[in-house]
Amino acid sequence: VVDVAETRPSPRLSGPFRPSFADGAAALAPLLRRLAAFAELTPAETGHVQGLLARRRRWRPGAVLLAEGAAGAQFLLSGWACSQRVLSDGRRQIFDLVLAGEGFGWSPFAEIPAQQAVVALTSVETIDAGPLLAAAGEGSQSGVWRGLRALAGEAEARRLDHMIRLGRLTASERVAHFILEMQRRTGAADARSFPLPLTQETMADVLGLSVVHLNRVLRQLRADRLVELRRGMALVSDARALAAAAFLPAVGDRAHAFR
Amino acid sequence: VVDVAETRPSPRLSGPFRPSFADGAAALAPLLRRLAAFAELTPAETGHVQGLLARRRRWRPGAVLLAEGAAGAQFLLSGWACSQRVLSDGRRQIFDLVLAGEGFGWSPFAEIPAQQAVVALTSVETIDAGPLLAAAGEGSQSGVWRGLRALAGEAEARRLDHMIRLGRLTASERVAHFILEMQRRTGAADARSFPLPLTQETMADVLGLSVVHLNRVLRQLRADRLVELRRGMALVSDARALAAAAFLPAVGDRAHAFR
DNA sequence: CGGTTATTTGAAATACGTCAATTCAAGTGG
DNA sequence: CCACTTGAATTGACGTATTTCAAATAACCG
Repeated sequence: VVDVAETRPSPRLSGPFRPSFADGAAALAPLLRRLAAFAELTPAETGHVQGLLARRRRWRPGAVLLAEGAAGAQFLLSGWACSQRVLSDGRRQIFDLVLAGEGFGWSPFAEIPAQQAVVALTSVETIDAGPLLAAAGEGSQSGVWRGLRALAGEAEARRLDHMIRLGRLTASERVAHFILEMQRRTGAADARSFPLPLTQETMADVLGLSVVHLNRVLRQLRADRLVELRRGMALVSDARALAAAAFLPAVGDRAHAFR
Repeated sequence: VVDVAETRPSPRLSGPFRPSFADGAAALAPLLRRLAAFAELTPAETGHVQGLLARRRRWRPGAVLLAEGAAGAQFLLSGWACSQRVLSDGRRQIFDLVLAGEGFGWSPFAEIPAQQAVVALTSVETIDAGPLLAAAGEGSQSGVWRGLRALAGEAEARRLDHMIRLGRLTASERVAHFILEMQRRTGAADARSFPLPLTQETMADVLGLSVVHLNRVLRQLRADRLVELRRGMALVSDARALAAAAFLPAVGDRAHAFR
């Protein structure tokens, strides 16, 4: 398998999104923020993370950060990536997106490497997470470990939502639901606009739709003044209506759960 | 929320499947087999598992074994269950099936309880896995722990397959793919027939299809002499053709993964 | 500016869902 | 053993959501 990342011209990604490639410690900010969201990190732990900077790598859009079946824990310092699988006839399903500060290639179940490739959607920077995991592995109550488990738990929860979307939501519900999920994930829960540097083809492969149909759904949402995607940014005009369109209220354990 | 399990008449499940409610140690056989598949268990560990028998419970079809958002690790000793979520308008998506010997309500990410309910599809027996997890928790290299991690890893892999099915496979591909997965899981990889005590409504909710359409797909598969579902049993007539219909060859990391 | 990749639109085909009824299989109580 | 009941499976007719194919336009890049 040839690494297309190095030879291909970088796909155009509409919008103002340009990874900043911040220098030094600043590049770690997203990662540290996420790790510390669940448990305070000790100075020693923070130091450990900073030690990873030596292993920083840059990749162009389309680069395969992790081949399917391969192991190798990494963190995404900047940019956007996705985990996916491609069928032999070209159909592609994207399982999840990877945002700056999140990890991949790591699973609490080391026994079985995940059958999913991780691919860069924009220019990205990664660092090897191996040393950190090794160091944190001893005390499984360490702050780093708790942060990682929490991140993995969030990913797990997202996967369930994703299955609902793919299996039981209509196209427009899927789109609305996905945009709201991205709004939350980018930390723009209250902002009217946030970065979403994905091509429609990528979004279609997330949502299990054809590009053409996705485009029509987006047009409709725009016409209804719910949300607008332009040049890599999402503009949420009517968050309440968008949530309604997403059929958000997933109700648990109802009495007629089984019938 | 009322526990419908105790009041409802048990739904009829076509087919010869009747959980046997084996007595004593025999009931643990499926569980022990799965745990030991990845790492030999010490006599002490086996003893621990046998100690769980005291906490055995029986449930009728439809019983909610685990409410959405609740925690509480359990093993399924016999019968079939599923993890699912139900939307407020009644749409249901089944995330995974739970077979005898498998666990649920447990996750390596204790931080976040999974937003999925677990519901009995047949009469089932469960045992509380809490004591075992507590005991095994100390040495994370213990055989029990490795077995559990492997089971969780398998579930993880199934979820990815499931997302592919829901997002990118056609209805008949989904059905064929699902039946083959069940053939493997029931340990009947080579057998022409194996138990599959699911109503078409359940299967439809697994595969994200309507019951009516699922029924038509099954008719077609039967007409093509690929597979037949009758009275809770699946009869695979042509495994090779069925695999072809399932579009099984999921190819990893292809060069055009991104374009 | 030319070349390339994304987005957008239209028209036609198809896959899938809904509604409504019928048949079938398996208890259950007399 | 037999109506009777109930849930599941099956079928037909029809509507709609979504895909496919093909082409045009628009955005971006060097």
